[in-house]
Amino acid sequence: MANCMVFHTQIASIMEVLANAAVADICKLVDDDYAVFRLEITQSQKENRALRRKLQLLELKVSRERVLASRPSSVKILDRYRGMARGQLNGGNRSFVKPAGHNTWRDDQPITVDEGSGTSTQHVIVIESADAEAAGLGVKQHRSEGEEGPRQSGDIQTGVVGAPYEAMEDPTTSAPQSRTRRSVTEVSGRPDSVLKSETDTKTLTVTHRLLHTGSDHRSDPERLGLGRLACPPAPGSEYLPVFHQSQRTVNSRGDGYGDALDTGGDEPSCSYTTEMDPGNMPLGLETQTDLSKGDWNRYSSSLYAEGSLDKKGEVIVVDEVTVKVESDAPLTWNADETHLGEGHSQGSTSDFLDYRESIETNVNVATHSPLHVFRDLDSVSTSMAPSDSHGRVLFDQVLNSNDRARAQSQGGGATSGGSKDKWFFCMFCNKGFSCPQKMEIHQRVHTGGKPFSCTQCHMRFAQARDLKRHQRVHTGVKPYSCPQCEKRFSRQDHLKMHLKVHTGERPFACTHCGKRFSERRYLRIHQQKNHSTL
DNA sequence: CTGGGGAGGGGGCCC
DNA sequence: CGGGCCCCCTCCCCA
Repeated sequence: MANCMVFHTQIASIMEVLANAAVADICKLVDDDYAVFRLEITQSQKENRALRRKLQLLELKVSRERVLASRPSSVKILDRYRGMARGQLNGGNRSFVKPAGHNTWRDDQPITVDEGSGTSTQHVIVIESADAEAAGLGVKQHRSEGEEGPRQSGDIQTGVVGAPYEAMEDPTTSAPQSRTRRSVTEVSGRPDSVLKSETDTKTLTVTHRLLHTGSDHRSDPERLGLGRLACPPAPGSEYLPVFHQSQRTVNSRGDGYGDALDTGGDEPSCSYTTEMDPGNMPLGLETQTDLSKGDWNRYSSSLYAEGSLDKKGEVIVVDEVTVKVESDAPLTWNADETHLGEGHSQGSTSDFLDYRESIETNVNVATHSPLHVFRDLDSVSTSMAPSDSHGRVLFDQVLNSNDRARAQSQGGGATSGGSKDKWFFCMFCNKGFSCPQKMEIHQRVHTGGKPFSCTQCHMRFAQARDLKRHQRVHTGVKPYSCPQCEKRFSRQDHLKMHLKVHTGERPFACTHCGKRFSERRYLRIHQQKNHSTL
């Protein structure tokens, strides 16, 4: 009996030792993996910080250069512009309001976007509920321009088909967010939030909008890890902080295998307990939202104020801007082309475009806004969505192109030539333009902004002319006819190409085999296929 | 059937 | 706003 007891005791002790060993092994494995993970995170953070610093330095340099070039009228213009922007918001026909709760915004920041960027959903609700009421006049006024009848709920119920956002919406959006987000939809009444016919889908739409504005990722936690695929983050915001913050919810024991809960998000150490507290997850995400907001503000500040006069110089343009903006009705095309939004929710689309145009007209202000940038990206991604990492690409463009463009600029190649002393520079590539509208249009190349939408399909275009040209696809208008044959073409350049069929002109010769082609594209294809090694 | 070339058509973008 | 160019995709023809 005694032997039996001793045997059992020994077995128990052995079991304990084995268990401890197993636990230790597991801990070691987890720790190793975690160390790798942390290392990667740290590296990414360092890279991000470095990129941010680089961006700020570049912007600082650029702004200084510009301020030196255009300092005399700068402050005045800024003030004038600011006043104008306020007028648009408060008394004008804009339905876009500055978030009241966005207390990080400053008066000297001309951005007046309520896209919810950098705010949590709750913030958006409060903001839009309050400010939309205050700006209700503007909403009604604008609606009366092109539409009749109540728009918000009406448009929601009409369920406009084919809105570019529909295809992108995530049907898995959680229900608990519905109520609040619905309120956002109904209050804000923007087109990108009023595209669906059902209540639940309304929330999805708003969720989509929020996702694309980089403000709220909670509805789709999967995006947190792969957010770049569908939701370009704010410039300067990362998903890494999400991970860190989420780690707070993990029962950690620290490097010393202690039992203390790791509350310092920067030091998520050995996590023996791999289970994540779902209830805490939103905390991490919420925090991420805040971080995102912080990054947004940081980025924004780097472009605008940050308490630096030189930074303000970045916003400052020249008198031409103000004159242009004030004299040219920025909504002309929109007012005239309200029908462009017929395929969508008209009133809201109109508002949306209206707003877009209004701020885009205010060059060097809204066009410099990361909010603006990513809202434009939003619209693009919903319609054609060509780039899953567009945000990153864009951000990289910001970082890289400035060097390149500055080199051009310093070499005299940054502008299109000419001797004008007032130029408007693209914030992405530093290319100079003689008038703000041109720069504005050009910047859509970088931002992906496509404010012109087709009523027949859902193509969107950066330029009104492109839309006009595209609409011939639907109308079948072919005004250009070949004098040699009966072929007709919708475009002159196509006719020109076609004429080579008759003339036999083959100006493009392969340098390798001498074969000649009528168009460069054939030569290129030929060379790729037959001389690809060259 | 396959691959190369020709042609049409559309979007992007600059001038 | 139009002209123009580039690029791409697609279809067709033919060797």
